Amino acid sequence: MKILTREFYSRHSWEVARDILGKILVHESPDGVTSGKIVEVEAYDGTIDKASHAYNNLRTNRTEIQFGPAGFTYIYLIYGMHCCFNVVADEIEAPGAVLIRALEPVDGLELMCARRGLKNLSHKSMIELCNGPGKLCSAMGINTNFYGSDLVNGPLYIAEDTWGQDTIEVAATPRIGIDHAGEDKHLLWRFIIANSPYISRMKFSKDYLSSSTDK
DNA sequence: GTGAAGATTAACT
DNA sequence: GTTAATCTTCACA
Repeated sequence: MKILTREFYSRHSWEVARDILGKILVHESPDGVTSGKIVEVEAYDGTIDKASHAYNNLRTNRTEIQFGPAGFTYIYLIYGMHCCFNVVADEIEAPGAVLIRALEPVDGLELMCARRGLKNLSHKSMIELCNGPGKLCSAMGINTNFYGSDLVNGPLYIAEDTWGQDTIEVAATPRIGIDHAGEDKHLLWRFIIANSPYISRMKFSKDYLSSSTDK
């Protein structure tokens, strides 16, 4: 396992989003280690993207971290009850972020279940453990206290599995839950591993299938 | 200071 | 398919 470098994150958010598919998100917490393969992400670019919290370079207390160096976490509370976990992308002064929307659980399944308040680990519950941005934060033990933590040096990090190099089929689709973003809601900035059962929304047009890429 | 909306989820009908 | 839960953030006064 090789931890992703600052350079990996210091690119346009949609490049980081596309390339982060198939990587492993790891949290080494006092309660134990949990990890999962990233199977669904979305890119946000504050300079041009109406769906971004930092649209029009809007610099507030909340978005401040996006204007710093890449590879740090951007985390916020949504609907008063769920956390969303993002990775800061792009260069300093260029606000970009990648929302991690779903994981395929890899390690620490029992701990994930406990954090999610699930009793038994059926096949169904395994799929539903991390198939949504709020769910994966809960399962991984991520909360707003992790805002601004460094993914290059920390108990929370993303690594590349240097072992088996599977080929993954990537699809680029419109993003979820951003109808307020005007014409930018049509941008194909949601990237998924097309044949994964662990993504949050299974339905997507075959038109969105792009070429297979190496992990 | 006030108010409206939200990158969601689970539990309903 | 519809709706409640729940509270931070941001725009505006």
